[in-house]
Amino acid sequence: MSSRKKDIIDTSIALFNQEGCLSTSTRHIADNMGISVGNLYYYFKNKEDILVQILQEYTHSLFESLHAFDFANNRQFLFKEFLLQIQILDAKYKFLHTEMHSIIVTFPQFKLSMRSIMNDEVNLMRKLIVHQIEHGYMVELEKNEIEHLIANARILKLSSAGYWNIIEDRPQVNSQMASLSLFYFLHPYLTQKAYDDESWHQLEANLLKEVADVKM
Amino acid sequence: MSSRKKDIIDTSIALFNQEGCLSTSTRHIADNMGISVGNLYYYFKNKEDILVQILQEYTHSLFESLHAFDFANNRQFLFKEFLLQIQILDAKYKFLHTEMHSIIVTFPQFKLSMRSIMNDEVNLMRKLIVHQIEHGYMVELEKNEIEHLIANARILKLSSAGYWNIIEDRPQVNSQMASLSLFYFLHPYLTQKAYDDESWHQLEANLLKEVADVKM
Amino acid sequence: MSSRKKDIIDTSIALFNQEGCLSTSTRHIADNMGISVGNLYYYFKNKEDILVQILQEYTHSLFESLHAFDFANNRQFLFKEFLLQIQILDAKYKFLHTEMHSIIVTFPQFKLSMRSIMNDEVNLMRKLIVHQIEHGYMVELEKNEIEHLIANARILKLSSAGYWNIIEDRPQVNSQMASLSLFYFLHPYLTQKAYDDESWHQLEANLLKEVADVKM
Amino acid sequence: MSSRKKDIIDTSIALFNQEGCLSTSTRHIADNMGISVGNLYYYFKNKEDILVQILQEYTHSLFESLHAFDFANNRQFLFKEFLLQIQILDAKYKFLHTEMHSIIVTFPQFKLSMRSIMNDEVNLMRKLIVHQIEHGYMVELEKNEIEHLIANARILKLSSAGYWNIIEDRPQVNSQMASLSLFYFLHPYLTQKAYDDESWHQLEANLLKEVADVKM
DNA sequence: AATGAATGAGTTTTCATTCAT
DNA sequence: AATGAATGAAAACTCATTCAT
Repeated sequence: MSSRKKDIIDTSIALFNQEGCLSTSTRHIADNMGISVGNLYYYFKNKEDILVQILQEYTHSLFESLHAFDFANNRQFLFKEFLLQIQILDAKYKFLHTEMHSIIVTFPQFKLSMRSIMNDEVNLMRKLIVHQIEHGYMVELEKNEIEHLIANARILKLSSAGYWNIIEDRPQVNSQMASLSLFYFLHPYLTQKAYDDESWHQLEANLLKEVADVKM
Repeated sequence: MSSRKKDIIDTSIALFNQEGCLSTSTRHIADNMGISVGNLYYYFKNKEDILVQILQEYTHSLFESLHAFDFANNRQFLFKEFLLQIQILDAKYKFLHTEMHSIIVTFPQFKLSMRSIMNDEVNLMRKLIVHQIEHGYMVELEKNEIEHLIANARILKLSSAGYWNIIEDRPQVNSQMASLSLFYFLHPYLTQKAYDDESWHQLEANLLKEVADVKM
Repeated sequence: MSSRKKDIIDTSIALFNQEGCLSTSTRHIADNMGISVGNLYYYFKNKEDILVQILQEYTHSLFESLHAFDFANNRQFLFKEFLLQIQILDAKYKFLHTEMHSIIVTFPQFKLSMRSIMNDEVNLMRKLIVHQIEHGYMVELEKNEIEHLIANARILKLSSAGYWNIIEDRPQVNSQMASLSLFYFLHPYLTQKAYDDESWHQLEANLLKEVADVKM
Repeated sequence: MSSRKKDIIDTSIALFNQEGCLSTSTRHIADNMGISVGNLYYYFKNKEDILVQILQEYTHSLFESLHAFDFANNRQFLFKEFLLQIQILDAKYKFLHTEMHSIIVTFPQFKLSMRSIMNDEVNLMRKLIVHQIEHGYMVELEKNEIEHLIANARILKLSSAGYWNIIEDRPQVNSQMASLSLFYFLHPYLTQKAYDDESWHQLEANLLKEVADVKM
């Protein structure tokens, strides 16, 4: 990908997160980069095209970072790493989640892309959960329960930040609050073996400390 | 409220749910009702005004139905009722949740109304949870845990339907799936006394049956 | 005239002066009076009709107050009285002068009414000037000079207030400044006999005192 | 400035003068030029922007032509030149004066620009008057009298044309009548030395002749 | 590759006026 | 006399997209 094209994507992501995807005009993006609108349309055939390619980038990053887990040869407690990886991505592509429904209505093509990506994510999460159950880090769950656990986990990871931002305007705290919410959500599904793993306690301690620091 | 005004609100809700709030123009609403745009603006001073009044209606319905619980004189297991009530409302005002972030960026006044309503909702949910713990239907929880439980419950009740709609296009099932998700989410926090309450099993049975029926 | 009709005219004048004639909608007038728009249109066939009737009222007041002068049997210095009378009227119907051109373009019928009234005014002023020259209060002037003196006097009396309002936002002072401007404008045309008349000095003294009072 | 932008300004001035600034819509301007409204908004961010830039152009022209006077090294009778320069400009930007008050109510930003320009103009006129008194072309005047002379001169130069246009529909004559009004207004303030200057008589003769020519 | 002028269809909003009651 | 709901035409403004250069 040409660096100009990459720049457009990065600027778009930044502006979409700040001011909303639907409220950000193509002219606004171009102005922000100091290039012409025409040039933007040289690289992308329309605004939806930018969105679709952002989505592709998101997917790519997601699976790149998660494939590293190598479930087959790994017997470890993987949740901490998993949560961390995901949190970074979701923060970067925030608007994809918070504005998803508005975007879908406006750009019909986008829905299909989104759906296929979400199915991949679900499969990956299922694999992780099954793996963690097998190795005794999570409690036994029925098939049904697993599916809804995945659904809930996915929703929470996407929407928590948005929720806390409406409750109160504290960007720094809210990001941590969102992580803590997810953390507490998983609690009941973990076994004693998971609690004994030091990485889990580390994560909790860090999150609580950060929230406390900012609140002071 | 005049019936014309009520009609405008109802039509707006329907169109906002179907085609998105931001994609639905005031002209679209008026055309759909067979009235002139000018007439619409006779009842509402602008589009945001429609939204704010929808929000008020939503709040009113929410608290009307929930105040019936009468926590002080009630020792019963209330979750089933609570979930049912909420589910109906959230289905009707779906767009308020799925498009919330896009709406907030476009209509700044709306954010303030939304925030105040959410705080009221949070307080009510806290009251319910504390009540259910006191009467032995929920497990003991620390203050921190309660706050995040509320956050997670609220997010899930708002976003579940949206999630399932992206996974698959089955409007009828998805509404039930969303309820099931919330149902499973609450599982770990309930005591044996709650499970023993027949209303809980009824709810689960109904939901599973409905999903199964449609899926066939 | 019915009192309701009179009320509409009075309210319109007040609002037109405060917020501009073109910026004041018929609904705004009706709301301000607590009556319905329909009722307003019962008394006036359209907005222009209100304007034309305001103009008639203005003319009526103007000639009512000026006919009292009785030029034929009066040998006195009349300028002071004349200026005072006119100043009161022009303050009340301010918008008629400051917005005249915009109104004329928007309401073509209005221009004709305005023209005929202005001709009447010009005739009256000519009569006054000729009278004052005859009785030695004003210097001798050629026909041409009289016509332009009238023109200038009329323009200044109409536009002075507007000028001072743009220079600085001091409503109370500006009204006096406008009168002073007119006062100084007339200076060179007055004879010693006029200066000797005490009413003239009184007027100057009053105006200067009022300006000084407010400025402190 | 791009020629398209200049065209928009020129067309706007022409239409504003002919049909009134408030009665001329942006679409009307665009149609008149054979361009799209969107294109107009490419050059100006809104209608007020057009107005403000017209005002800037007016100011620029005004001071460009008046700075040529070079008061410091000039001992001449400057009124004739001054009046001529100003007359040309005021004719071109007529609507700025005749519709000023309506415009100010509608475009609040415009008032501030207008005020600052008027203050500059007043300063320039004060300089001119003081200069002419010093060199014996005008009679001695007190500070107060000078300020009101400026006010009156400014008002008359702006509003005379409007006045005569209401009295009678003779565009060509009216422009001259307006100049004559101003001419006669200044009469009493000029010294014999000024009258002896041939340029003054020339001006009067020309104006009278032009009026007479057209009237025949 | 890049520009930036231009378009057209759309949006929200305003308002004088009408009219059934 | 009076209401107030309803209209239609117009206003200002936006924006994704195109295209000659």
